[in-house]
Amino acid sequence: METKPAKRPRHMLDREAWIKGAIAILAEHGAEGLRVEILAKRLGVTKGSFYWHFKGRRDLFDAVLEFWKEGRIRDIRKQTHAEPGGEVAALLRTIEVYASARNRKGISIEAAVRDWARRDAQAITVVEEVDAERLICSCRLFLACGLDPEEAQARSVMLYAYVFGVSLMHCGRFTADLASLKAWIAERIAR
Amino acid sequence: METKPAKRPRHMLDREAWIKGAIAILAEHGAEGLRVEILAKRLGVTKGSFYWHFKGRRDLFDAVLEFWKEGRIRDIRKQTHAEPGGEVAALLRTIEVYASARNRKGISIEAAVRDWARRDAQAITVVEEVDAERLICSCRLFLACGLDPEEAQARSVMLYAYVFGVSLMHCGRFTADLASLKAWIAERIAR
DNA sequence: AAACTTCAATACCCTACCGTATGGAAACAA
DNA sequence: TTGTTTCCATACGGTAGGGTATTGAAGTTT
Repeated sequence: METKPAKRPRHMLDREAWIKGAIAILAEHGAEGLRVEILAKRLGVTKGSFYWHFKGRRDLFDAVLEFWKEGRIRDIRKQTHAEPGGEVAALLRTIEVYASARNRKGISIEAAVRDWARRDAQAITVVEEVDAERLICSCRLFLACGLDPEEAQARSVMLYAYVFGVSLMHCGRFTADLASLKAWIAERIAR
Repeated sequence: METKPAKRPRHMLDREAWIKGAIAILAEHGAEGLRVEILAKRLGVTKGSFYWHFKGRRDLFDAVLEFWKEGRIRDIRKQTHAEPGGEVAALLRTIEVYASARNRKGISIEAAVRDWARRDAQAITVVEEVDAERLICSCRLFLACGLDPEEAQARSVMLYAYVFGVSLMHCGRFTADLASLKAWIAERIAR
C-alpha cells in the first residue's frame, strides 16, 4: 500500500530555501559579500550541499536575480491595480511603500540589486525589466488621471527616481521633521 | 669597469596619489573591490610601498572618505553660488550636473560611496555631512526664490533624491526620449 | 664621503573562499 | 531485502589578498 510520505524529518533544503537565504545576505552585504560558505553556514549546512543544488556561485546569482525579478513584477501589478477614481491613492501608496521607514528589508534588497547592476550584465537586464514594468504601470495610473502622455511618463520617472534616491540619503542633520517633507513631496509627485 | 644595475625610475608616490588611485577603483568596483594589491598594481608598484604610506586598508578607506568629503563640499559651495536673480539657473545647473550623461565618473563615485554607507559607519558620517551641506546650499537658493521655508526644504530633498535616484535607473525600455523627460522633471523641481 | 631619510621590492605567513572528489546516511523503489 | 536517489559532510587543492619583516636603492644632509 502506498503511503503518502511528504514528511521529511531531516534538513531537506530546496533551491528556493537557498535563494531566500541568499537574498537575506544580499541585502546585508551586497552581491560581493554573498559567499557560498557563509550562506551555507547560515542555513546550518556545509557547502557540500550547495554544490548539489547549484552549479556554482554564478548559478546562484542568476537564480537570485530571477527570483527577485518575478517577485517585484508580481508586487508592482498588485500595487498599481486601482479602481477608477483611486489612481492617486494608488500612486501615493506606491511612494509610501518605498519611501517610508517600514519595508526596510525590501529597500535594502533594492539598493543591493541596483548597485550590483553597476557591474553585472545579468543584473542590468533584470533591473531594466523591473524598471520598465514599474514605469509602465505607474504611467497607466497617471494617464487615468487625465495627464497627457509626456507628463505621465515624466512623472513616472520622477516618482521612481525619487523613491530610490531618498532611500540613499541621510537627511538627519538637515531637518528634524523629514516625514512631513516627504508627504509634501509625495503630493507634488502624485497630484 | 663597474656596471651599475639598471636604474629604477623613482616613482615618489605620495599619499594623495594613492588616494586618487583608490577613488578610481572605488568608482569601478565599489568599496569591497578596493584592494590594496590591485591598487598597487595599478600604480605600478607593489604593496610594500602601500604599507609605508598607510597603516592598513582601513586607513586608506578613511583617507578616501575624507578626501571625497572635502572635494564635494568645495564643489557644492562653488555650484550654488548665484547672483541675485540667477538662483533658478543655479538649481537647474545642479540638477543637470548629476542627471546628465557627462560627469559619469563623479556619479559612479557618488553611487559607490552611498552604497558603502549602507554598511560602514564612517561612510555614513561622511555622507551625512555632505548631504547636510548640499541641502543647506540648495535650500538657500529656494529661499532666495521666495519660497516659504517648508517648501524650500522639501524641494531640496526632492532635488537630491531625484538626481541620485535617476542615476540608478535603467529607463531604456520605457522611453526613447529620456532627455526631454528629464528636462520636464528638472523644471518641475526647480521652478 | 658617511650617515640618514624616503620610497619601494621581495619574501613570507595567514585567512577566506571557490570548486571538486568522495563517502555516507536516510528515504524510496524494485 | 537490495539497489537507487537525494541531500549533506569531509577533505583537499588552488587562488586572492591582508599584513609584516627585511632588504635595498635613490636622494638628502652633514
